[in-house]
Amino acid sequence: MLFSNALIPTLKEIPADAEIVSHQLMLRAGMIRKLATGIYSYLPLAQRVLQKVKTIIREEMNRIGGQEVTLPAVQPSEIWEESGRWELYGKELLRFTDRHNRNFCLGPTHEEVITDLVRREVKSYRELPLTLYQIQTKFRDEIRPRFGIMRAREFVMKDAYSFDRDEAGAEESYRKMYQAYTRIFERCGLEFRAVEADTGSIGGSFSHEFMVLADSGEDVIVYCSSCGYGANLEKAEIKPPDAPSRNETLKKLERVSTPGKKTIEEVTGFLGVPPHDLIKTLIFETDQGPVAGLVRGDHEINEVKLKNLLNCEYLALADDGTVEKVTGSPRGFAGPVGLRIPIYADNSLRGCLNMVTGGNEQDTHCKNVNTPRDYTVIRFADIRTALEDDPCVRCGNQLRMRRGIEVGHIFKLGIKYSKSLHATYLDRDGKENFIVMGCYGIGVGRTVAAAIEQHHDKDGIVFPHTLAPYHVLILPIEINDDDLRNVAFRIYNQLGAEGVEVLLDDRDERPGIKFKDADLLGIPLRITVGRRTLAQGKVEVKYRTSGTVELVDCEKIGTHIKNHFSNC
RNA sequence: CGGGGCGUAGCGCAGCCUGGUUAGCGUGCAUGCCUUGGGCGCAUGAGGUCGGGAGUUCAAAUCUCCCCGCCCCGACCA
Repeated sequence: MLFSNALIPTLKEIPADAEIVSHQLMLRAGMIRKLATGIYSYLPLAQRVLQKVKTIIREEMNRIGGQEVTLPAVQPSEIWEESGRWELYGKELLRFTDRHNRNFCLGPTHEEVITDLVRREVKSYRELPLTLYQIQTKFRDEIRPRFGIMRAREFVMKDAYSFDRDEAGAEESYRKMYQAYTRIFERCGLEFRAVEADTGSIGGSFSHEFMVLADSGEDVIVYCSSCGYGANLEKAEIKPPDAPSRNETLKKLERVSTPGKKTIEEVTGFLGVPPHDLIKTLIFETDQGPVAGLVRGDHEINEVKLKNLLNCEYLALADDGTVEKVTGSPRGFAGPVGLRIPIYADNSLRGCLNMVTGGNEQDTHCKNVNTPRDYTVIRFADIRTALEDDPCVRCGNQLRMRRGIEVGHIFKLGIKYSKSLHATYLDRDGKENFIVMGCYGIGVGRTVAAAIEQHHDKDGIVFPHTLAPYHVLILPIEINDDDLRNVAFRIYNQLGAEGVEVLLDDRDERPGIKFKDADLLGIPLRITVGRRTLAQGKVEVKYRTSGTVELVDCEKIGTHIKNHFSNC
């Protein structure tokens, strides 16, 4: 490709509304342009990079027996009503009607469609297992899209679905997919971790997220400093502390006046006690009625853990009215003593003595609160959010935290959708069984953005060679100099004939501009053709990753490049 | 949905508070000269519904109201 013919509109300045570096660089490198909030055009350079990722994905999906399909982006409401998600999904599902006033949506995901397809076409155990995948544009009407294509409303996703006869088969499919994902992200040159995750609204029994490590990541991942345990923050389990020795005496319960002191900070400051001697009492509304969650003052409650513990469908912090009704006091003074709703307490509170709690009365707290003397806990469990240095649930060593970008997520779904949509097969004995499913997603655009987050420097993008839009950029210093021009084109044609993807910067621009753009675009190899080196019959090869420069004989450049790539 | 901010040339911004020449600067773009190993220099030029509408006023980019779009924070969420 000749640069003069290519649409690569680079920008010198950083667009004002780009927050994170991958967004800035993709705009500056002329890869993407915004059409509306969360909706982007992919220009030729981005298209080529996306294509590289898609090719890697296809190869790895095919390797584990996946078959590619394309499912409709526009989906009728009927199948969503069948699965129950037409009601459940909320505003993120973009709905509209056709000319006949029938309801449709833009597909945010394709469980319904694929399950509908399979239930119609697959009838026998002989046809299972089956894995289907597609690479397709999805639409989720996110409340707050941001960071360019990192969290867009319209985005390209690879989604795969596995169909098995039984749990064991589904677990095998899951395992194969896990390995395929590992290979995919390794091939993309990414530093990542697979962590355990909550299954959320997709449902199912277990799940892993593939997280690219990056400080700009929106998610926090927790991993063990010594064993292989890793999970996302909402899932990360904490080893229960050993039973504490009760050598302290139980003091007498005491009510104290704490006018206007609601927060942990205010109360600790006022009473002169450390936060870990306080109990935070949080009132939640659930579909099982109101419940209280207790954590230590220096801990945060984890709603996902509490929700899973209660096994409820709905759980949210109670509003002021409910808090008042349940505790008899305004928000900020709730405590377990005298509460008439179920109380769940975090493991860290087991055996804690003489604690400070809210008094269930305005401007009042209790001191020297002890269980079971003063209140009853239904159950102690792990319901708080993990902190750095907490003990690992598996081995007890310290947990560490890092930020990550979720680029892939795999779920073992079980029969959630096959049940609601009635996808069954007949086994050997002619008996009807539900097909056991799994679903597996990769954000293709997000993978590219994550790669840039991880691979850039002050001058621009530093593409891993597997994702680079071109392998080589040829940069003649002066395009109007016939000697330079001829050598540049000779190398260009030679490499092109050998299957190397080459971009030749034939623009009549000053060298500085071309060098800056070359760095910005992040193409792994740059061949500079200048008068100075050409006088010795040489051209300069610069490696974008290391910045290393070497002079290579004009005649040997083809072999040189080929050798370089065979080592990659 | 709540809070905050922004909207002036392709991009980055000033002007607005305190209304009053032909709306300005940098960059980019076009043309010419010059220069040619890291966003060079000089000159000339094109490019604007000042987000939209209504109002106040002799007069509105500037003041008021409404609407739209965008960004940030929060809540929400695959």
